[in-house]
Amino acid sequence: MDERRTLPHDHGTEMGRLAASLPDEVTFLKMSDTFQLISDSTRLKILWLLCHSEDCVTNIGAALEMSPPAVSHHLRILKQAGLLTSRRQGKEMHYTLSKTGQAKLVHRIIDATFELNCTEDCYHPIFEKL
Amino acid sequence: MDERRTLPHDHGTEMGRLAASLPDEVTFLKMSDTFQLISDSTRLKILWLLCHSEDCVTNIGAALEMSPPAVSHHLRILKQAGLLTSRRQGKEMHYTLSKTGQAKLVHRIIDATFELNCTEDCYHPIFEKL
DNA sequence: TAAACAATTAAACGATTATTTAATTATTTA
DNA sequence: TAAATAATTAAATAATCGTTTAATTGTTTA
Repeated sequence: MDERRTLPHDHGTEMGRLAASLPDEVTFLKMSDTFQLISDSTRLKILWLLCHSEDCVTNIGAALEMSPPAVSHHLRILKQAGLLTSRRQGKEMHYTLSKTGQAKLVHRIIDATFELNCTEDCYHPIFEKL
Repeated sequence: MDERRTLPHDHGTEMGRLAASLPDEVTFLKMSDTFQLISDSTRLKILWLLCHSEDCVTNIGAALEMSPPAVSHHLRILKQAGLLTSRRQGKEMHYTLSKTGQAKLVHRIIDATFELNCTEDCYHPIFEKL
């Protein structure tokens, strides 16, 4: 049996075949949720820092010139998503990147994205590095 | 002269050096804006389809079981961002992926992300493919 | 135990966003 | 030219989101 649902128009494209083999809803939601985590510039900065270091909320806030509640808010989002882990060190809470596959994916994307400093046309050279 | 601004706490991490070499605001905004485009599951589906085909709004809507205005809304966002191009074909408007570096970056990320069907642990194998 | 420091939580606010319904514009064809 | 098809736009709604201020919790130290 042919899974293909015929589309309203036939333009001789691959669209019909593609539509029939579209990944399921849950997969798209998982992936878009992951991308949503790095769609905020503050979170991207936090991840850029924590991909290569571990530190406390105060230092992260100082590095980004942001208030403790604002930093804490994003750390919470990233931790709840499984991208960060935290450990208490005295009065401080130290955060760093998780070691999960999802975290590694994000790490890799960030590394590839920022390897060049993205001044002029910030996208093409980045793409080459991916 | 040392660009490093001393952080409130010293935990012997790389954080101080990282903070001093943080890419500028505009770079982070450009990149987070790009990720924002693929942070919505509907747009991710549209891009998944248009990375490998070109077709009209009606067919895209049929493939995703979405209303024409909803599809049009997202096509407009993606086109305005430079990720899609369109050409009129009679009554229809055909969309496909742009050939810019930014579009290629997104294409590459999507390809790498969806190469495996992401059932069990959908992240690790994807990462390997990047 | 009291004070100081670190971090989180709660409430409030403004801003953005995705979808729906209805109306409108553009193009083709009968 | 009138009707039909395709796509966009507009207005409205509901939902989400990021930041701020203020209050609270947790930990250490004087």
